[in-house]
Amino acid sequence: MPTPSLIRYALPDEAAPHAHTGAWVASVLRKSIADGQLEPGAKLSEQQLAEALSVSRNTLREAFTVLAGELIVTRVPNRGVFVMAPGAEQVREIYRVRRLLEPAAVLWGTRLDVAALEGVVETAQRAREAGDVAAMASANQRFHEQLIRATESSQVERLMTQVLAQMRLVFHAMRRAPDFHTRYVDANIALVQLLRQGERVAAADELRAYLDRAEAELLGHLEADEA
Amino acid sequence: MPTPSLIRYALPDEAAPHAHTGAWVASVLRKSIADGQLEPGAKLSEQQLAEALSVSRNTLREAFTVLAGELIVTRVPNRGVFVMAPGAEQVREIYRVRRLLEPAAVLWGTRLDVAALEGVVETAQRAREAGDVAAMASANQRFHEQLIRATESSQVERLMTQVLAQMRLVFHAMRRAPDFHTRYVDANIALVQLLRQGERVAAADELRAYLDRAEAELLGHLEADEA
DNA sequence: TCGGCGCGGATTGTTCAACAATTTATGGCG
DNA sequence: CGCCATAAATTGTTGAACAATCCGCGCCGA
Repeated sequence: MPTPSLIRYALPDEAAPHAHTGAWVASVLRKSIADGQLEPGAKLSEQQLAEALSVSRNTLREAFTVLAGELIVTRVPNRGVFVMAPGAEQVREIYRVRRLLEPAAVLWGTRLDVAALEGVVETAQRAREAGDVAAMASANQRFHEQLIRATESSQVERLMTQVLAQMRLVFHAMRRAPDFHTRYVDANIALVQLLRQGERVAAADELRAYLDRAEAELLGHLEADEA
Repeated sequence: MPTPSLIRYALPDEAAPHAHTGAWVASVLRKSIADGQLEPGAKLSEQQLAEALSVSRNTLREAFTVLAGELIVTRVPNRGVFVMAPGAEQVREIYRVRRLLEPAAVLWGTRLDVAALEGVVETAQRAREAGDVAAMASANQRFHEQLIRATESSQVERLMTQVLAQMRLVFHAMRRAPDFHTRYVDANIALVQLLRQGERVAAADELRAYLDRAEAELLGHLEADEA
């Protein structure tokens, strides 16, 4: 029988038995989805995946439960689990979360690391000069993660991580994805500028406007894409 | 063999087979923990619980995975799962989340339902007059849930629900729990007053101060309790 | 008496195989 | 060409089995 193709990851050769293989499977799937190897809407067959990953169906199901909790995957009763295919409504939901969390972190964060933000922004600038879109996307994500880190709350960080994973799905779902990241490098620079001066209120307001623009632009392209 | 005692819930008599029993088990455990029938630190034995709930160990494990994701339960590898026993650090974590989410909802919430808040506050007042502490605790929780509802974000609401569940664990963990809720009724009334006047900034500031006080008080009692 | 030491029982982690319930595909029939 | 019944495939759940790990308990030596 031919290999189920989709995933050809390192099998648990020297895998520690009797350690959380469920979590391991979840992380493998998470990465496969983030990298776009599993497209939005794709069905995750229990038999195929269990065989491809060399785990039992039961263990695979445990991983599914985790990913469903992160909204990376959708569970349809008696039909199976599918990679989340975000629509306009989910984009709005994502930005509702971001518009709440990020400005709040900027306003009230107790450990706002401006130096780290500057480092990320510089990386993004170099990536833009080199024309490396993937690196810019990555830097942009790290930028917003860094903002949230100011809250020092693991639960808030976890939510933000999940939301950013959903964002990646949105990008993957767009057929002909234009380059969103290029034009947001300058916005991030402006934000860092304000934060360096301690202008938290202005930074929070700017960030909210920034997120509004990004949402509108994304929604525009998404609706044009669906038609 | 005698019933494993701890839980004597409605067994799935007419339970719909082939529907999410894992989720059902999770909800039963969630309620048992919230009601205090399962004390913080208690061990959840797989055999006992599986038998008590008439589900297989595999299904029970799925429920455990869900509850662990909600931080209601702690999983210790090869040792079992235990009802979360919150310490001082977790209390601080809870308030880091609340101090971020709630003021942000007040400041930027798009559907702030002042009328609903007034209703909740009135219920709390009547409960206070009647000396019904449980009703006051419940009303207080509904008050803060209602605040978060202004965000219109299901993911933010879910996080807040989880954090409030953790709060209940904190109360259960305190041996001789003094009545925290009584003195916060007036604070909620003051908040509603501000919100009715549209004073969002003042309300957010007041709310942050309120949460700081509550955290400090809780931490004080917790540390006195541990000694 | 007391502090390791090791052994056996209990519990968790994981797999396998089976069956019920449900969805999906198939194919014929009007 | 559409529609319904039947078969095949897939999911939901269970029970049992086995490996790995932890826990308690008695033994031994100092």
